[in-house]
Formats: sequence, structure tokens, C-alpha cells
Amino acid sequence: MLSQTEENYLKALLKITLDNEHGEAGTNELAASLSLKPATVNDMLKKLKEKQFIAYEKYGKITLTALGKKYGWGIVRKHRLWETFLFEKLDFSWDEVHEVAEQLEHIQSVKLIDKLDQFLGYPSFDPHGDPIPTHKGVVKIQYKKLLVDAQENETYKVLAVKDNSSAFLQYVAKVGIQLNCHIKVKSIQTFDGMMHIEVDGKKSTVSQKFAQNIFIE
Amino acid sequence: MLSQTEENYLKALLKITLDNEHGEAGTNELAASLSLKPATVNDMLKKLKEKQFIAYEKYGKITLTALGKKYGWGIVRKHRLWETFLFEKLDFSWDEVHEVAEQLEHIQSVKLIDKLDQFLGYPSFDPHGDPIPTHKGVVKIQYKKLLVDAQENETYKVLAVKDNSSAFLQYVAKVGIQLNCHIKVKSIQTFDGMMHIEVDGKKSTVSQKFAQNIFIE
DNA sequence: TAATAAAGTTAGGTTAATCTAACAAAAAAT
DNA sequence: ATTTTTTGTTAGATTAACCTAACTTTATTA
Ligand SMILES: [Mn+2]
Ligand SMILES: [Mn+2]
Ligand SMILES: [Mn+2]
Ligand SMILES: [Mn+2]
Repeated sequence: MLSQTEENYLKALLKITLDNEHGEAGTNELAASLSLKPATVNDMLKKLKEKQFIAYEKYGKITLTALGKKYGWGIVRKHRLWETFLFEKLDFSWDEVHEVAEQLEHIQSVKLIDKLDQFLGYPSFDPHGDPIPTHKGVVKIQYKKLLVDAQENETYKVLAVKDNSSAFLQYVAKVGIQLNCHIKVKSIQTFDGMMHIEVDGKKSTVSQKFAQNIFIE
Repeated sequence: MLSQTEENYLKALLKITLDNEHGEAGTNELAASLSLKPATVNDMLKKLKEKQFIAYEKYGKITLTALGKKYGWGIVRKHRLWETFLFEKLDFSWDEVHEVAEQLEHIQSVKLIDKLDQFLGYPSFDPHGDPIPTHKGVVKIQYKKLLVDAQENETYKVLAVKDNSSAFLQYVAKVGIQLNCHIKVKSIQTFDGMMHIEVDGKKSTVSQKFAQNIFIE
């Protein structure tokens, strides 16, 4: 059985390798993402390689093996199901769920997570619009683009948020945006990408950085 | 914040001191209850004393301070609320809940546990009939006696089970006993305390040891 | 291409939580 | 009142997960 620490490494590696085009990760990158020092991470990499979760050569790039991916997705499944539980059943707001799910994702019980999945009605997406893998590990892919690529005078449905930080999510909520709501793009400033939008009759102006973190369509 | 290990020590100490008449515990006793060696426990006792959770002198008995009791009851509250959740909402049987609750009791989030309490309708007792302390720490005391002290030809309501082991609980269920069911005591063998009982029309013979682990009335 | 910067590794150290083996104190039995 | 048993303590070792400081390799830039 994996330790909490090992699970966190695999989850971080999955995220990084999915974000990077070649499916690779580096020691420093991983260390930064876990808020650890590269030296610490280097030790763990040897252990994870030994246990066949990663492929890795000294001074080379890190990739997840099929086994590593399987475990990584398992943690992600648990994380997202717990977030859904907190949001749907316990009235947590979408900016509060992540922190608690970071703990709950490490509970070891296959029965628990499958029963939870059933209790929630086998949800396909979590409160941030991220897909929840099934028991078999199947992930539903949603074709989506970023708000930053939207066009003037069009209306779009919000499918997900990219940044899951509490600060961003609270900001998003304040503008009136929530999952599956509709955003009308009134105008876009070509100089700096500032966008005038309208959500449920409420008008706001948002930055390009903001628009890069909202998934639409 | 307490480590999981420290929390487990406080929970074990609470159980032992409540069971022992003088509210005291010993090093070996605690070690046995945690499946650890006395030497290991001895080290931790120094740490817990330093942090003011216990009162303790070298070669003396261990007692919990008010602070130690407060934290201990906090863990017990979480444990029992999670057991109730697993039993009521996720269809776990009463012999399966304990193991998973042992993990869930360590999740750190006051909001989570209070919302869970609300979601469950502020239950007063867990699936084993044990009282669940309120947010304020108030424990509802139930006056109960043991089945071993029952009388022939009387009928009693089952209030709780003393032993929470999976093996015992499965045995209890097989005899047809569940919480709040009624047991009719048909006869008692004075020699060895064997008891002939009837539950929902189903007759069984149970040992004295069995009868010492069922709370009634 | 040589210098510099960035990325990655190694050596050595810390802390929490465990252990075994040997020892000391207290309690129980003879 | 001794002896024996039980209980509790100490010393020293181990493992996982972290760190800092120094070093090496690879990549970038001048
Ligand atoms: Mn999250
Ligand atoms: Mn999420
Ligand atoms: Mn339990
Ligand atoms: Mn219980």
C-alpha cells in the first residue's frame, strides 16, 4: 500500500505530465508543485522508480508508467468524488472543497469510494467541472475552449475552471459565474484583452488572465 | 495540531480511563491497546505530558487532563459520526464501519464534521449504540445493563454492543440481534450462564461471554 | 566555444515514530 | 522478609520524510 506522501507524488506527477506536451516532468518542477526541495524529491524518485511507478534515468526526465498512471488516476477519482460530496451534500462552496478533499483522497477503502460514487449518482464532473474517472478508470473528455478565445457578442456556457485556488474561485463567484451558467461577451479590448461580460444580467470587466482560467462551450 | 499518532493515543487513553474505575491507565495497558511496545509508549507519554494532555509521573499512573479529555472526545465524536454516515447513507453493515472510521476520524476540518452532523440529523447514537458527543461536547448517557444480568422470561430491548470487533458483530447479527430489537430470555443455565433466547421468533443459545457484550434495557 | 545559468544529485543531518535488549522499580507471592 | 513477577524506563538502532550545503551535469547565452 502507498503512503500518503507517495500518493501525493503520483498525483502531482499526473497533473504535470498531463499539462506538459511530451508527458514528462522534471525534478525541480515536481519539487515546486509539492512545495518541497529538489533534494527531497530526488530521493523519492528513486523509490518510485524502484516500485515501478515511474520511468526515470539520472539527469533525465520523469514519466509515469501504466501502473503509476493507474494509481494517480485513482487518487484523482477519490479527490473529485469527495469534492462532489462536500459540494452537493454538505453545502460547501466550490472554493472550500479542495482543501478538505486533499485529506479525504487518502482514505483507503475501495468499498467506501464505490459506495460514495453510487450515493452521488455516479457523477461525471466535480464542482470545478473536472471529469471524474469511473471505477474502471474511464475519463469522460469534454471538448472545451478558454474564455480568452471567445468572440464579441457571443454567449457561452461555462464548463470548468482551470485554477482551483480559493482566491480565484471566490473572485469568479463574485462576478456571478458558476458552473453551467452563461456568459455573454459584450466587448474585448484588443490592446490588453480586457473583456466586458454579462452574467445573468450582471455586467463585469475581467482581465485576460482571468479569461485564461475559465473553460467554456 | 495533533498528529494522527497523538490522536490515537488520546483516544485509547480515553477508552482505558473510562473503563478503569479510578480513571487511570498504565504504560503496558496502553501499549497493548495500541499494539505497540511499552518502550514506544513511554516516549510518547513524555511528549503528551509536555503538551499538557496527560498528568503523569515516572512509574506512576496516567490520567487525562481536561485538555486531553476534550481532544479525546473530539476524536470519538468524529469516529462515531463517520460510522453513522457509513451505516445510514452508504449501506455499510455495522461490522464494516469501524475500520474505515478509524481513518476518517483524523480528517481535520471543524466545518466538515459539523456539516456532517447536520446532514445526519444530529444523531445521538452510532450504529453500535454508543453515544455521539454534540459539537459542545455533551454526551447523552443511556442507563443500560448487560444481557448477562437479565432474568428468565423477561423481554429486553438491545441498546448497544460492548465489543466492536467485526467477528463479534457478525456473530451477533447472525443470531438476529440488531440495535433496538427485542430479546426474550427463555431460560438461563445456572452452571455456566448459557442462555436460551428468542429474537423475532428465532431461537438461539448464547454463552455468558456473549451475554456480557450486549447492553440492554 | 567558453562562460554562465539552470537543473539535478549527493552527502550529511534532523525529527517522529517505531523497535530490541538491558535495566530498574513496584507489586505480588512464597 | 525474600524472591519472583509484573510493570515501567533507558539506551541505542532503524526507517520515512524532510532539510541545507556543496557539487555535477546539462542547457542557454554571450
Ligand atoms: Mn481539488
Ligand atoms: Mn476539483
Ligand atoms: Mn468504532
Ligand atoms: Mn461505534
